[in-house]
Amino acid sequence: MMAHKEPEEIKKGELDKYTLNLVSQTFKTLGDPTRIRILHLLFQKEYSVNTIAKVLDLQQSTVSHQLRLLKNLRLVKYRREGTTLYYSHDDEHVIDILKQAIDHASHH
Amino acid sequence: MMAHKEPEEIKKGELDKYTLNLVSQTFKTLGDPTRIRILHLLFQKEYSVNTIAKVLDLQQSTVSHQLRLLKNLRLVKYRREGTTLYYSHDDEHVIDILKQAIDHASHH
DNA sequence: TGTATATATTAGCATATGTTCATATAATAG
DNA sequence: CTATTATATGAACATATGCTAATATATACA
Repeated sequence: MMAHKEPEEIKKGELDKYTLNLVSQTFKTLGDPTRIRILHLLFQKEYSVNTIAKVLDLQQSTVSHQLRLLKNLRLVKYRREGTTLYYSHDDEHVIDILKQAIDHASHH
Repeated sequence: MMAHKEPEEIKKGELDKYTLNLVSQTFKTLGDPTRIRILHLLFQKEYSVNTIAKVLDLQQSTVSHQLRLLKNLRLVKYRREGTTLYYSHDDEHVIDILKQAIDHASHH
């Protein structure tokens, strides 16, 4: 339950900094409608940047910016084919958590 | 998987607005270190506002503000005893998701 | 080389967010 | 009532965030 315990200052049962940062950053990244829509689109299969933009009615720049955030957190990866980059999800666990949340929220 | 489908404009497999808002708002709320620390503290049992502030080394005002956010999203509830309010978590599913994320993140 | 297409990047702006300080409210004891 | 304790609230501030417009980069191809 608690790993990476450098002998720093860890209070009774408190989360260590590393875990706290990673968890909050991950949730913060999931806490935006645009990024959720992108990840939701990538549930089934990979999509190019332009296709994502068209399907979700977003600007190419917007999609690119958000994909960079998602890529920094290793939530998506990409594959190149010519000038086209095909993005797909890259963290089964986070995707699973997102699916749970969507499922929970959509049941009213 | 998709409920509350008012016959509005729902594209192929896209999330409806209600679900999208609820999910993103929930994740956004979980995306802050202070709120995670508070919720993590409430994993086991209820705590008063002042106790939370002392244990987590936060100002009373900060804790109160964040608890209000959490309460608005029904993530916590409280019980009054005199002038003291004892807060506890109020959404098993979200707590479970938070636990999963912490567990996943702490395993390095 | 030059052109076309796909994507990335930078800067700017408006809005959102989290904390602090000061103050207000609520409940209890005397 | 007054005083005390616990909590909530409002304003102000600094910082973070997300989008857009413009531009840059990269790959492919003639």
